[in-house]
Amino acid sequence: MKTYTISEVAKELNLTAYTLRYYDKEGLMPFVERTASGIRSFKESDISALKVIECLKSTGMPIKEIKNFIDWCSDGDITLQKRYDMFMERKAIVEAQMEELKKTMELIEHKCSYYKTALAAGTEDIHKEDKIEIIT
Amino acid sequence: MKTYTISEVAKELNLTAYTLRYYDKEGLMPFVERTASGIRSFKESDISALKVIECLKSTGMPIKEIKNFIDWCSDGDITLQKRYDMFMERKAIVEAQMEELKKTMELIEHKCSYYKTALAAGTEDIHKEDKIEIIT
DNA sequence: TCATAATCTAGAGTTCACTCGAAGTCTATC
DNA sequence: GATAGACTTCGAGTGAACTCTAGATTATGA
Repeated sequence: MKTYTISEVAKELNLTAYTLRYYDKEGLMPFVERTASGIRSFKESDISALKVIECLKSTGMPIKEIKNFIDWCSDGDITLQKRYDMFMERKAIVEAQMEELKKTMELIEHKCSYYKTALAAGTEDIHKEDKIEIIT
Repeated sequence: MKTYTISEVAKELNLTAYTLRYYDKEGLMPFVERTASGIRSFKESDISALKVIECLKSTGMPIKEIKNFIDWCSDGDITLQKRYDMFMERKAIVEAQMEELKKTMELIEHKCSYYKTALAAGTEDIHKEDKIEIIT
């Protein structure tokens, strides 16, 4: 079975080896095995697990909470409900983030057209009369 | 014209007064006026500007870059192009974030259904044979 | 009027997530 | 067997964005 070194994994996941060692130190990678001489040896399944960790991180979950999840995984079937609940909660969070991002996008697009008009007019003053103009 | 105190604005924007003072210290609020005794007095337009700042912040823009934008605003029409370019760039960034979030959502939804199945079976082992099962 | 609450500044402290340096060990190649 | 380069740990350092404290001043309500 093919295994990977820390820098190979780092490259694959667009992280640094420093970051992976930091994750390990924080307890996010208890599953990664070592060679007889102590060097980390990553399996494909470890890389998949790290992708899940990256996914959780991208939802804004702090590392300590991700560690809880990893611990639950080690605890086996007894924690299945907790893990399910956690992902359902994350789902709701991501849905909220999508809503937020949509609002952000609306404001940004508004600003884009605001500045486009201003640029065409050569001055921002074109928007100063927004409230009294009848035809814009 | 109605004005607001720092804590009223903080409440409205879901920030703390500390945070607003920090933004001020970092140069994000040069437009906010003071009373004769030095107390900040926020206008409606200041709150709108702060909402734009919050919007930029939510796209991941660091405070120092937001400050650049605020400085450009003070510099007037000469910086219109810069400001337009900046918002267009932000738009591309938000589009990328939306894509990312969609991928995140997919993985999370996959995990939700994974754990739902596992819960129904009472064990995660139900997924161990994923690759050899013909009918799932 | 006077107590309480809110404001101010300056600067120190906190948290998070890395990021790096030092010093040593392992491994692949010549 | 030597050397270069990647790996190890431990612990310190960094940067961003707050967050709070202290001490002074100002505003508000009974």
